[in-house]
Amino acid sequence: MQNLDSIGTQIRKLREEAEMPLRKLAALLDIDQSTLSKIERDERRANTQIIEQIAKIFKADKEKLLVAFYSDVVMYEIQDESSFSEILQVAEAKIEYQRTTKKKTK
Amino acid sequence: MQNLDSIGTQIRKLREEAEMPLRKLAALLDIDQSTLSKIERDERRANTQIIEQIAKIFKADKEKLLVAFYSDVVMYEIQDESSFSEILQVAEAKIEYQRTTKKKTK
DNA sequence: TACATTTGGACATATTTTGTCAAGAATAAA
DNA sequence: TTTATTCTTGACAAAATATGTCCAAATGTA
Repeated sequence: MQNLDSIGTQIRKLREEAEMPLRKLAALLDIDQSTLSKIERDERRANTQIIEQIAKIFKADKEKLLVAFYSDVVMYEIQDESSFSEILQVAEAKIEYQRTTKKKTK
Repeated sequence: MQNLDSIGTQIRKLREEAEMPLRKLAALLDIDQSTLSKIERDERRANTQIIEQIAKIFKADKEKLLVAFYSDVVMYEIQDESSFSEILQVAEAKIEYQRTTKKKTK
């Protein structure tokens, strides 16, 4: 089953399992410890660069972390919409369509 | 079947079906005509306020337009991710979970 | 040509995000 | 308790994005 923990919670769990202080992980990531604290509590957005580094540091599955990250992003965008389920369906269809027609990124 | 046209394309179609010049619709929406031109070509984001007004002006289904709008937003966020399908699944599960536990918006 | 409509680009302003700091709160150790 | 360590909070400026506006260029139509 998929992990429904937020990206922040997942980062915190990885860090605590490794018994690494927040301050030290922040230093490895080259960000302020207050920023990392906020990321772990989902008060600030992480970004893909940070996630990639974290995957390396803790030898975690990068793809799974990215799924957690982006699903959070999507969730925040549409959580208050009653038609959220249809929105996701249509988004998926649009992306699939895009791929079959091989649109280039301008 | 769902309408996979972008929100911009849908707005343009509604306007053209009503044979209303862009300039006039822009005036009704109280935005610059160049802004509307960009929205119709998906060069600028629409917003929910504009969409609600358009639904009223053309007596269109507001919910369907919102689905088009938000699915575009979601698509742009994750279109380059190989795991897009899983991301959407997880996002849906997160939103559903949130609703069963009735989290309040702070 | 003349006229109406749409598009493109430049620019200023506004809003949002990000980075940084320092002090306060919480936790653990002595 | 006192001290040390860790984490959180809030304030602030700087950077990055988004938005609003103007107007000339392009396109289309009579």
